[in-house]
Amino acid sequence: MSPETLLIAVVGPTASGKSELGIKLARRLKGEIVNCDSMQVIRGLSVGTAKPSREEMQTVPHHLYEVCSPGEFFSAGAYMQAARAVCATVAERGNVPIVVGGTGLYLRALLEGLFEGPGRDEAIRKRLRSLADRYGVERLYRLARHVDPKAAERIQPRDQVRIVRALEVYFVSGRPISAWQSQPSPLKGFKIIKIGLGPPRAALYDRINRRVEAMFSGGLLDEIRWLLEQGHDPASRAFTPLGYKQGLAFLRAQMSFEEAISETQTQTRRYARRQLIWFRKDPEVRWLPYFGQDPRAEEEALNLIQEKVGGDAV
RNA sequence: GCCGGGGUAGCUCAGUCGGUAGAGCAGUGGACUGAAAAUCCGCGUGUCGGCGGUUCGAUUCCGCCCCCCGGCA
Repeated sequence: MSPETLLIAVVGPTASGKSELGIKLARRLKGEIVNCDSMQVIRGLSVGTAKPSREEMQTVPHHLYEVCSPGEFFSAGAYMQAARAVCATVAERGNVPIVVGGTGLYLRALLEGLFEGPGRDEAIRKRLRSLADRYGVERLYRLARHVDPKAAERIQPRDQVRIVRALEVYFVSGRPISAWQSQPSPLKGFKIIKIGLGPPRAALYDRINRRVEAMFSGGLLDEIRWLLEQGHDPASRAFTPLGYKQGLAFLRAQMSFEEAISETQTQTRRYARRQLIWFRKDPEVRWLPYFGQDPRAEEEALNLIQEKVGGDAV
């Protein structure tokens, strides 16, 4: 492979048309799509996670969709490994990896790397969780503050996810998480361009609302029934993507169809907002104020790419 | 038409024994290093339905009017 292969990342909030733009770019640039969405990695959950359709996946190669089963734990670390491997093989083929997805942490893990400390440890998490259940999150936070005051300072006292992680690192490695952090290993060998899709907020929300409705009448409920048949617990990770819990509540007559839809719409809008907040902070993202379906998105993205590579690749 | 109940933040409502008002939701800003579609934190001025009256002062009391929801016709 050439010293610096191009790598394109298409980011943005949910429903902004990242997948569509990714495919268009892939066709123009001999690209292959690399998923960067923490929910689209899950096998069988397609409607509810807005996975690209089978037809779309056939037009250009798609990687890292359907790689873990519902209920199984995936992680930023697992993603980093898998995605780096895929990007390398795509580049070896002489093609351009086009990383598409809205999971900011995964993109960071892929491009910037994670600190080299220990990964997830189920046994320790289980113990920490039971501690939290018995004595409350506050108790865990006090423990974290005791073993690692520096890290605790940057964690909200009720933020159980981060408290558990900090304690996990400490108990597994014997070193506080604050001693590990800021030692990432960035991805090397790629010339990276990040393209962000940022259509007007009102239009985006409108589209989210319509997409959720379409999911509820377009197969989401079947996927939920399938999950139940497979024996997945409603409290498990399989029901994490937005809409699955709400759809289940409807199937169990705990919520009306309209309520289930409107709650999912609300949650999805908030999710989109959080994604925007995350990506906005990244100064490398070049923003386009369109949906990915808009022809101008493709056109201007190609311009940005050309600018980046110096005009010889497009 | 009559009798009740109600009109206060985008929505649902609380409240002010007269000193221009506050919750939840929505929205919005932010944090984020192996759960990330997760998890957590911050942000509340609006002719208090309209017009008059009483009062130093009215969203609050009084009168009239308008609108909504029940019930009776």
